Amino acid sequence: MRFSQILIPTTKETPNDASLVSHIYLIRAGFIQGYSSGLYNFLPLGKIVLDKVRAVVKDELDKAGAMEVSLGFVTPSSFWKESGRIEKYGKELLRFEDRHGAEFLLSPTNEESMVNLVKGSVKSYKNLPLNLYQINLKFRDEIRPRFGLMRGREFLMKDAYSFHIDNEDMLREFNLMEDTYSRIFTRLGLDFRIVEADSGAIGGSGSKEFMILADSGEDTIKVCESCSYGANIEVETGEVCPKCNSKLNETKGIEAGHIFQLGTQYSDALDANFLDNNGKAQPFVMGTYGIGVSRLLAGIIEQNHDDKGCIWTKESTPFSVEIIISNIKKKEEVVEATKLYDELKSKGIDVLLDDRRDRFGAKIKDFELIGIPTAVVIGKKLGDKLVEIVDRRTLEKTEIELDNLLDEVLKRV
RNA sequence: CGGAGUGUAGCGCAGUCUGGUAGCGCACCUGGUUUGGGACCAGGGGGUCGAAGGUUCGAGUCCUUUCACUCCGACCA
Repeated sequence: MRFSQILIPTTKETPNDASLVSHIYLIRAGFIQGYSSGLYNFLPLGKIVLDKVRAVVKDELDKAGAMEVSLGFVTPSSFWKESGRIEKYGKELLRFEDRHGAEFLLSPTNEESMVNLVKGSVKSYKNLPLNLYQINLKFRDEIRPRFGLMRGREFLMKDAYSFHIDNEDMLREFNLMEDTYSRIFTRLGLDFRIVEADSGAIGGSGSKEFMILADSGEDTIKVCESCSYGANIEVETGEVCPKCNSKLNETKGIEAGHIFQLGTQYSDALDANFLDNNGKAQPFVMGTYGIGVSRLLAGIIEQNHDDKGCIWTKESTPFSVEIIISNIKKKEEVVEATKLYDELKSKGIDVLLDDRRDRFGAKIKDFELIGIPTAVVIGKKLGDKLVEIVDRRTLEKTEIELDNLLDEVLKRV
């Protein structure tokens, strides 16, 4: 895409209400725009990144055999009365009435809705196991929204629910989801730990959290210095690893994923049964698995930034390459940049062409702020058939002969 | 919800104590000169100061009420 045609309102000023680096940079680089407490608009760049992250999540879940559905955002309160959670969730639920006085709420999570969906369509053990997920908006009327996308009131979440004939099969799926989540977080370039956790308001027996390691994290976790064991501080009170007896160190993490072994609490409460191979009614044994997709964006930036701006990882970046035309009035620069732009696009590479009338300084600053991994600068040495490639993470500049340019760029994306 | 603070142009701020009818930087528009690290010169547009009420000849400034937002704490993907 051409920079001149996208809305990317970058700014030099730090917004006064942002303190967290991810919050500051996502706003300054024109990814998001806040408009009320805990509510954000995604601008074009933000929407592209959101879609990229979402695509990785979807790809891995689909590969694991889960199926995407889409449940309504607006849920009848009766679902929540039946499960008994309407009391437990309390004021975090945003409730309202329709014109007839019927009560509804905006879903903060969808166990009830999903159980109702399955209850109405699955009657036999022959249809099990089943893992259904969706990636859509959730609303939680947080006591205190803060930190930009980290703790918004409206946020994008992937929530999956699995249904099984027994506990053993649910455990198999739980482990599969743990592996799947690990692949997702790894693909997104995140440094994370899986920790034993408390199940909180969702309920259930065993649960594990996926923690993005970051000093700004709101959770304190204990991680083993020699094996992969980790636990939330609420769960682990010891000083040594229960797995290998090594020392446990405290560190901060951002909870970006949480998987639960639910058992039958929702199927019991909502009277959701299937017929087993003896023709006998049994409650579904369930698991539930969440990923904070919009929170992941914040987490990626918390882990990948410097004092100049964002540094997107390969699978999260809005564009793989940015081409900077140093001086838009130099026709040869425009011609050469456009040629490369077309070639890369024809190879299916996401490329951003900075064709604005600004000077070089403004363009390179925006490149650093936005954080696309690689830039090609078509500039003053073009007469000598030389252009420059800039690596965003190291800020290293490499001069490249024009003839080798395409190969060199392809090597980097 | 408890504590602290802030609302003045799109953004960042000054002006409020010591009332006299709104200012700076960035951004934006026009013209010109520039073009490798957020250019320069000239000209220009935009706000009645969160809202409501009150005091006063006169309120951004004083008083009352109210709303919103932010930060710290308990809660969460």
